[in-house]
Amino acid sequence: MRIGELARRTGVSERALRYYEEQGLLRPERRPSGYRVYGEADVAAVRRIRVLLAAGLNTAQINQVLPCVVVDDGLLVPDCPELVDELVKHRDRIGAAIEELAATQANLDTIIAGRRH
DNA sequence: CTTCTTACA
DNA sequence: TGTAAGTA
Repeated sequence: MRIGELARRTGVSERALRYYEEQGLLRPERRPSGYRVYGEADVAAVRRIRVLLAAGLNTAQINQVLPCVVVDDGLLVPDCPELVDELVKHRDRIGAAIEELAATQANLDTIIAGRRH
């Protein structure tokens, strides 16, 4: 199938699909016309990419994770031990970011509480 | 009509 | 990311 059909079937824009390829997430074949040709497997791949993107991973991280993940009953399951390691690190980074934002919010609260009525 | 690349908001 | 432009 060509990019238009993949876009319709996944709900992902053609723009994003080309971007995923640029990031090495997808490797569609090329027809002599230059048109990209995707396989049935790419439909599933795009869905996996979306799930990982929603989990906050960037394309570089997804590149490492994608080959080590499998779909089971619509649930994404880690398949390699080193992957779980990466995910835990990512989770910790998110935790750190949350703490920093909380601190920033506390500072804002202090300023707001001090306003004149 | 569909896709492609490049470039800009 | 969306979109416009000029093609194939």
